[in-house]
Amino acid sequence: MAEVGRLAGVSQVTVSRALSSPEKVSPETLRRIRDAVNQTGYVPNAVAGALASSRSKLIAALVPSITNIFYSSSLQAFSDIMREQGYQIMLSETGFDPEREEAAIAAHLSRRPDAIMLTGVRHSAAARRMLLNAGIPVVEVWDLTETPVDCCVGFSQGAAAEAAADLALASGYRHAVTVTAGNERAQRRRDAFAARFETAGHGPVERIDLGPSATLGLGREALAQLVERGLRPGTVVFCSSDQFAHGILVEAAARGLAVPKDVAVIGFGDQDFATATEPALTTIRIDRQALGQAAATALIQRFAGFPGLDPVHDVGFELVRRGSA
Amino acid sequence: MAEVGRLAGVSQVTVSRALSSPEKVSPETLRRIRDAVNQTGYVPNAVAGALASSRSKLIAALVPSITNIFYSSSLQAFSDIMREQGYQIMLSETGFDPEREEAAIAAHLSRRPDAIMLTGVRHSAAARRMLLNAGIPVVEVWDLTETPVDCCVGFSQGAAAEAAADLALASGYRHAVTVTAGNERAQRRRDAFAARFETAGHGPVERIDLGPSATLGLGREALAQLVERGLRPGTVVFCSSDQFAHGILVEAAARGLAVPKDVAVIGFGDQDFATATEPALTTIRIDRQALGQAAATALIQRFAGFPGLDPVHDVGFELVRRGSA
DNA sequence: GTGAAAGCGCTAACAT
DNA sequence: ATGTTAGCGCTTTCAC
Repeated sequence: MAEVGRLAGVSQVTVSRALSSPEKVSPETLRRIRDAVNQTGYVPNAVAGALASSRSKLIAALVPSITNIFYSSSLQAFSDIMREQGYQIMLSETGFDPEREEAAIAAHLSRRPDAIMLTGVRHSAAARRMLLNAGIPVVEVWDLTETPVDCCVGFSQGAAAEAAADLALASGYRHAVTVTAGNERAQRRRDAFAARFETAGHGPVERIDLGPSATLGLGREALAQLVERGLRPGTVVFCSSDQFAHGILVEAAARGLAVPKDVAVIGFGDQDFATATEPALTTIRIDRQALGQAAATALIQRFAGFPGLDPVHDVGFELVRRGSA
Repeated sequence: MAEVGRLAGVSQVTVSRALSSPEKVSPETLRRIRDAVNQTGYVPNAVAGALASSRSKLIAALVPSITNIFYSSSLQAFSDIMREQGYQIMLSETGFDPEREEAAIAAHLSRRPDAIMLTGVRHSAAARRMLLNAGIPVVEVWDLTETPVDCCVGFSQGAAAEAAADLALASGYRHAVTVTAGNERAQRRRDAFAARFETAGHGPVERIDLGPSATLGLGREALAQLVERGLRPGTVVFCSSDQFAHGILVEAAARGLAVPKDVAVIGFGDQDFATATEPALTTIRIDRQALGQAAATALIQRFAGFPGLDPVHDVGFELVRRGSA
C-alpha cells in the first residue's frame, strides 16, 4: 500500500481511503492511485484490515452436513446474499454432533467473524457462553425456540409432523409407520407424528429407525421389511426425507403394490424429484431458499443496528398433497 | 493475552508460547497460564496471529455449486482432512462462471489463505496471474491438465465418456442419444462420447441438452421427447448425471418400456441410489471422496515442502455395469 | 482533500 | 525457560 502510494505520489493513508471510501478522495488522485494499483498488481491485505478495524467481513456458517441438500441449499441462499453484501463465508460441518459444533465455534470465533450462523437450537453450555461473549450477531436456523442465543429462523418440526399426521388421519389411514434417519431433528418429527396419530386413537405407530443418511436404497429396504412383517391394509408411511419415500415407491412398484391403495407414503422436504416420482410424492415442503435468505437478512438487519427485530422468524412449511397419500 | 499473562504472573510472550508451543514452557507455568485462560474466558485472536506470522491456517475452496453432490462430497472429504490438520475453509461458489470465479479468487486472496482449491482447470488470464502471484499452493480438482497452475487432481472426462461409448458399442447398441446438463464438464463428456460412437460408424448421435441442474423430472422429459420423435430399437442414452438416468428409468417404467431392451441407459457419478433403481444403473463411478482427499494431501505435501510431487494426479474412474445397459 | 502518528493483538528474533 | 523489542499492513484519529 505504501508502494502504491509512492507510485501515485500520495501517502499510504490516501491509498487506504481511495480503496475503502473513494468518495473521500479527489477524482484526480483516485485515478492516479487506481493506475498505480493496476501497475503493481497490488492485492489488499484483508487480514491487516480486519485487525485494524475489528471488522472482518467474514461470516462463520456451521451446518451438520454439506452433502445434505436441506442444509446445502439453504446455505447457498444464505451465502449468495452475504456475498452480495461483501461478506465471505467460513464453513464447518458439525456432523450433528454438539461436541464437534463446540470445537468449530471456538475455532471460528478466534477468527473474529462479524456474525455466525448455526444449525439447530441445541448447543453445549460452553458453546452458548462463547457465543454470548463474542458479542456478534448469531442466527440459528432450521428450528425455532423461545430462547435463541440471538435470533432464529426456522419452523416447528413438531407442527409439520402433526400436519402430516392430520392429513393421514383425515384420509382414513388407520395404521402408521415411521421411517426415520438417525438425526435429532428427524426424530423429533417422528415422535410428534406418532404422538398425534396415537392420540387420535390409532396406534401404536410402528417405527423403523435407520442410519444417518437417507437413501433410496434404505427406503426400499424399509418397505421390504414391512411387507415381510405383514403389511396391514390402510397403512401410511411417514418418512423423515423424500429419499426414503421415493425408495418406498420404487420397492412398491417392484412388488406390484399400488400406492396409495396398498401403502401410502408421506415424504419430507419436497425435493426436486418429488413431483416426478410415480406417483408424485405427498410431502412437507420447506422453502429452503427463503430460510437461508431470512437468516441472511436477520444478520444484515443486526449489522444495521436493529438488534430487537423479530428474534424468532417462522418460515413455516406447507403440506403438499400429491398422489402418494 | 497480556491480561492472561498478568493473572498468571508471566509476560504476554510466554502466554503466546504456552498456547502455540506448550512444550517450550515449564509445566508449572503452563498450568498457571491455562488456569488464567479459563478464568478470563480468553479467546485467541487468529487475525492478529495471521498478520504477525503470515500463516493464516485458512484454505480457500471454490466450487461451482455446493448443492451439487459431485462437488459437495469431494469438498467434504477435502475439508475433513484439512480440519484435522488445523485448517479452516473459506468457501465460495462460482456457478460455473469464470468471471465469478475470478472475483472470488481476488476476494479470497486478500484474506491471505495458506492454499487454494479450485474446481476445473480453465480460469481467466487474470485469475491465473493472481494465483501465480499469490505464491501459495493451488490445487485444481475434477479435471486434468498438463499445465496446472500448481497441481491438479482429477480424471479425464473424455476417457470416461469414451469408456462408456465403448461399452455401448460392445453391447451392440447402434443408436445413441446424449442427455446433458448445461455445464462445460458435462458437455465435454457428451462430445467425447459422441465422437467415439460416431467414429465407430454408428451415428449421428442425437443430442438433448438441458438446463444447468440435473433432475429426475428433466430425465423423464428427455425420454418422453425421444419417444415422441420415435425411439429407435437398440438405443442407448448416455446421461451426464445419474439423476437424468434415473428419470429415464422412471419414464420408461411409466410407459411400459423395458430397460435395457427397449432403451438402455448409462448414467454418470454412481450416486447412492444407482444400485437401488429398477433396474440398477450402469454408470461411471468417480470416487469423490478419494478425489477430495487426494487434493488435501497434495496441499499438505506442498506445505511440508515437497513442491515437485506429482503435479498431475489421476484418480481415474470406473465403469460399473449393472442392469440398465 | 491529505498526511502523521498511534495502535489493532499477535509472532519472530534475539537476549538473558 | 522466560522476557524485550520490533514489526506484520492496515484503519482510526487528529491535525493541517
